Amino acid sequence: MMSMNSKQAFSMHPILHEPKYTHLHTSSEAIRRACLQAPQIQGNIFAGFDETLLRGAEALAAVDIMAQKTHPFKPDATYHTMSSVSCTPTSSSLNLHHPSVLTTHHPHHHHPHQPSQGLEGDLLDHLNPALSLGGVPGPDVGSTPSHPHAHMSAINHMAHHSQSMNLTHTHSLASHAVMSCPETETDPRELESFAERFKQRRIKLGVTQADVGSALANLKIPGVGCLSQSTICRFESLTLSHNNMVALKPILEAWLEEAERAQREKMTKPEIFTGGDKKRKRTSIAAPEKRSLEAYFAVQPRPSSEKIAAIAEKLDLKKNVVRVWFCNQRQKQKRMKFSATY
DNA sequence: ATGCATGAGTT
DNA sequence: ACTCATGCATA
Repeated sequence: MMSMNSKQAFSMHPILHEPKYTHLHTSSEAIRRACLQAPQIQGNIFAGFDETLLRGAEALAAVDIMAQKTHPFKPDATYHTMSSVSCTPTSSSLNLHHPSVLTTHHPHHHHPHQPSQGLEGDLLDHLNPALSLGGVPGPDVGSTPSHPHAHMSAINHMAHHSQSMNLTHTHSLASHAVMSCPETETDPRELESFAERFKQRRIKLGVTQADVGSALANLKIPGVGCLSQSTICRFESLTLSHNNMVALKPILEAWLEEAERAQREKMTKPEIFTGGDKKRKRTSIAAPEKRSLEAYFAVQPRPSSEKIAAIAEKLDLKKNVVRVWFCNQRQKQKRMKFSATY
């Protein structure tokens, strides 16, 4: 009995069936993306200095090891609440932070572009910020058994209604700008407070993140199946993309209300009360290699296939591992927890 | 809680 | 070959 419950992988979105939400996600994100995808010119120049760069980055990465002794941190952790930077569509934004998790770091954003200029000279400037991303492990919260879930990938792809404005094009927002969509549902502050309330109420119900995830299937919301503990956790800690948060909120909200309703029912009638393959191996990139990767990333977040191959060879990692690492790294930058999006 | 991975949908 | 939403495995 391995697959008791097959996954129905419908890829339709219950909430909204927007054929596509092109690439106008969050305005600022679009910008960042634009910056990242920047000119290919760099690629060429870059190619010329390949050796130099790789060495430089590695050397710097090495240097960083020493620097690290001064202030230890995990290379990867969450970027904490920072932000509250520039503009929000309607108003300025403020950020709360989670008292429970993570330590406070400063908001240093790394800006991924312009790698090609004064290579060796500027290298340090780029590397430092990137390498100082840090975080703190967290205590162990999770618990409870695991259930057999299947994965269904669907639910969202929605959120065509992000704030549709641009940081750079601030002029146009003067008059209209907002219009339709329930902006309250996409307001980062609203999302943040909801996430916090959600967690508290969930705990009050005595339910774990994993429980919530699997319970979602019982909601019978068309197209919505269960979610993993990971996803619930990320929702609560805001480590999902803005769009993802927006898509999940109504679902979790629905679950919450249902769960609380069910509990109230129990209280009123206490009588009913009585009662309730093959493993994937996770490759682990060693610290030194990771430092090098971070150094490379600081210089060029989107290395070409060739570059990736070169890096992979130097670090003695599989090319695919390196490629995925870069993808994940980019994705992290975009998560909510405010990589300057708000 | 988070690192590395997969898969669908895009570009 | 990339982005995004998610998940398994694990620290």
